[in-house]
This record gives sequence, structure tokens and C-alpha cells, in this order.
Amino acid sequence: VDVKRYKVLNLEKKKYHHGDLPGQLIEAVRQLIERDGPDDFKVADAARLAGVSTAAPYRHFANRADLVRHVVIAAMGRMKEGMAQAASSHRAGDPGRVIALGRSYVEFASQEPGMFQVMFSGTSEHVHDPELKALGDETLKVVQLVVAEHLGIEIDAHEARLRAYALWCFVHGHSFLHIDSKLPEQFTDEIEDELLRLVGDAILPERT
Amino acid sequence: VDVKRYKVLNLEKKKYHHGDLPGQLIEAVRQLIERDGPDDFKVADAARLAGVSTAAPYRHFANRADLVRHVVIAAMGRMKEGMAQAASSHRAGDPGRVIALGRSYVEFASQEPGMFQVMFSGTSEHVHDPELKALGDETLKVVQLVVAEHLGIEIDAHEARLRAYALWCFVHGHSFLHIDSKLPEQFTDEIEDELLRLVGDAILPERT
DNA sequence: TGTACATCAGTGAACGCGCGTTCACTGATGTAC
DNA sequence: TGTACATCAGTGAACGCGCGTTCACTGATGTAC
Repeated sequence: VDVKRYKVLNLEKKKYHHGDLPGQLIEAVRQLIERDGPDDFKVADAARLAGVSTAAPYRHFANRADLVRHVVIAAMGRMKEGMAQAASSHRAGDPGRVIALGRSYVEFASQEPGMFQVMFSGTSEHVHDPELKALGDETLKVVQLVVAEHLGIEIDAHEARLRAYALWCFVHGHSFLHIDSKLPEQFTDEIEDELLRLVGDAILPERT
Repeated sequence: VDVKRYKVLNLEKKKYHHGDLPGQLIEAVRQLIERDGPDDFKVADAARLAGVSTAAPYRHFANRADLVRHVVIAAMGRMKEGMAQAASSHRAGDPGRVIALGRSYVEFASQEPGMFQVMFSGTSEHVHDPELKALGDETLKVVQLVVAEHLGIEIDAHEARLRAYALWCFVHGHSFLHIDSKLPEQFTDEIEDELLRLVGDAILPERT
């Protein structure tokens, strides 16, 4: 793999002290995960991409897993941010709101497929990290809130939770199938739209 | 990891020639994938588990990836089998049929979580294998057929395909979230039932 | 039915390489006085 | 304001280990005659 083709992130005149190496390593890993696949990036590549020696990362991260953890936290933040924004760009009653929320999720997954897999890769270590769990829960909360408002019921109502989870499953599954290019042939953007609307409507029926 | 705790698969009196080493290696890998995680099994462990030397597998499989490929093919077959059986255990009009189909999918995922991940692990090599793709398509066909019959329309109708895919997304997503133990707290079997019925009904409305 | 031989399916040991991580070091920066 | 010193953030090289894979081999099996 030709790393040299990637421009070194640290563009300014090469200083001995780096400025924000942790941040740039995280960004480097983000890029490498997309380039090489969920778990195939090399710490050394990340270092090179950030323009430092292969030993430098260990001044800031205990080990590879620790680095990944920080990368995932950053990604979760981005995702939650995107969803919160989608939700806040529609009024509470707006039927397009749920669609926008779902689309935001799917979009994240297709823009950062590698990262998406890292975030939801089952038996991976970081599943039980409390910080990550908290972030995940907050994101789910966003969905639950939107659903509850749509249905005009309490956020903690059984119905709200159930339907929110159903929607989550759907976008999650679609995201994965999309990433794995397991979707049926001729799956155009229009069909995706139709799909989102169909499911949104089915699970959160229009209030009349 | 203590391999010795696992009984060697080849129980009969140790013969030099093995009988069905390829099959037993595939079975060994299946077990190891569940034990060690989607991509963490060692070829050497599989060999030990089958009671042969570490070099033996290479008499039957070109390399590790080739072995995995065969393992996945077998798993896909199992999955398809399970779904076909679920479908055939209900009459065409039965509204419980779709539920049974979905449950079969989710059940597979929770019984073989590691394998499920290997089968649907995104950027992994075997995605573009024609034999695997064919198997996957056949499985999707099962779902499409059931959906089409439920709706009383042609299997290739746009509506049938769309709703079949929507259901697929749902069970797929739920399976993954389940595996990643990302499901909301207190998610009992009863709630799962309720969920399946809710979604089934929403996407394939009862004909009245 | 017995022997010669090709072939197949194993073995045990070692090889090799990729890559995470450590080590002894050095250059830069901040603070005390 | 200048110098001494602690501390921090880098470097380049090497280490070490896990594991897939190969190698030269040997034991078992099937077939020809």
C-alpha cells in the first residue's frame, strides 16, 4: 500500500513539537480505516500519515486499542451530531422529520462504512466501555424523543421505545446491507427514498 | 486460550488417514469462530481440534481464506435451510408465516453470532464470490416469495421486492444490535415477539 | 493371493514476515532564580 | 534578561512474538500384474 500518496497531515513548517498529534493521529486512523478496512490499519501508517515516527503514537495512547477507542468516541460524536441536526431541522409535527433522521443514519454509514463497522463490530472490546455506551444511549435517546413527539406520547412509553427501536433496527440493517453491497440490483436513490418513506409510514403511521 | 479443554473431534481410534478431515476442519472452525470471534481463530487451533498436525489443513485448503470460504458456504446453507423450513411450516395465507421467517433469521444470528458476522462482514473478501452471492440471492428469494404470497401479488412486483427488502433490513439490523448487545435494557423474549409482530404487521398489513 | 509401486494424506520442525511495542536517545519548551 | 534544569514530545532502530505457510519426510492405501 502506497502511503506516500497521502499527503502528510501536518502541513505547516515541520516543527519538532507537533501541536496536536493526538488529534491528527485520530484523523489519520479515520482515513486509514476507510482505506484499509475496519481492523486492518497499521499504527505505523497512522504515524506516517501524521508525519511522525512510528514510536510517537505511544507518547499519547497506551496502545493500539486505546487509540481505536478514541477514534470510535470521536466517530460516535459525529454521528450523534448529524442525527441531532437532522432532528432539529424539522419541526416536531413534521412527518419528514423521522425520514430525515433515518437518512442521516444511513448517510453516516455510507460515508464512513469502515468506521460504521468498527463502531458496531459485535464482540469487539470497546462494546463495554462506559463512555461509549453512554454516547450510544444518547443517540438512541434522540430517536426515541423524535418518535415520542411524533406519536404525541411520553418518551418512556412502551410504544415509543418499541417503535423507536424498530426504526433503529431498520436503518441499521439497511446500512449494513448497503455497506456489504448486499442490496438488490438496481437499488437507486429514488428507491431508497421510497423505502424510507414506506417504513417510516408503516411504523409511525401518519396522525390524521 | 486453553485448547485442550475441547475434545478432539476425531473420536474413533486414531487412524493415520482421517476419514473426513475437510468436513471436520470446517466444523472446528465453526466452533472456533464462536469461541474466539469472527476473525480470530487460528488455523493451528482448527487443526488441533480436528486432531491433526498444523500442516494438515493445507492438504485440503489452499490457505486460510479458502478454508473460511468453505465455512461460510456451509453456514449460508444452514441459514437458508432454516428459513426455508420456517416458511414451509406455515400455509401460504397464514399471517404467522412472515413472523416465523423473521424469527428464523434472528435465531440463526443469535445462535451463531460469530458466524453471522463473518457472513456479513462488509469489506471482507468473500463478498464477491459468485457461489456465495448465489446462495445469498436464493435466501432473499425465499423472503420475497413469502412476501409476494402474503400480498397476493407477483414475486417480481416492485411492492413485493420493496417490502421484502424492508423486512430483511429489519431482521438484519435487529440481529446485529442483538449480537452487539446494543439492545435497550430489559429486552425480554416477549418484547421481541411483540416487536416482530409489530413490524410484520406494519410492513405487511393484514389482508382484510 | 502376494508383491511392486504410485499416490495420497498425514507429520514435526522450521521459516519468515508483519507489525505492535520498547529502548536509549535527543531536541524543544517552560519555569525558577 | 540570561542561564540551569526538569520535563515533555519527539526519533531511529531493534526486538519479539504470533501465526500462516512450507519443506522434506513417512505411513497407509489402491491398483497392476
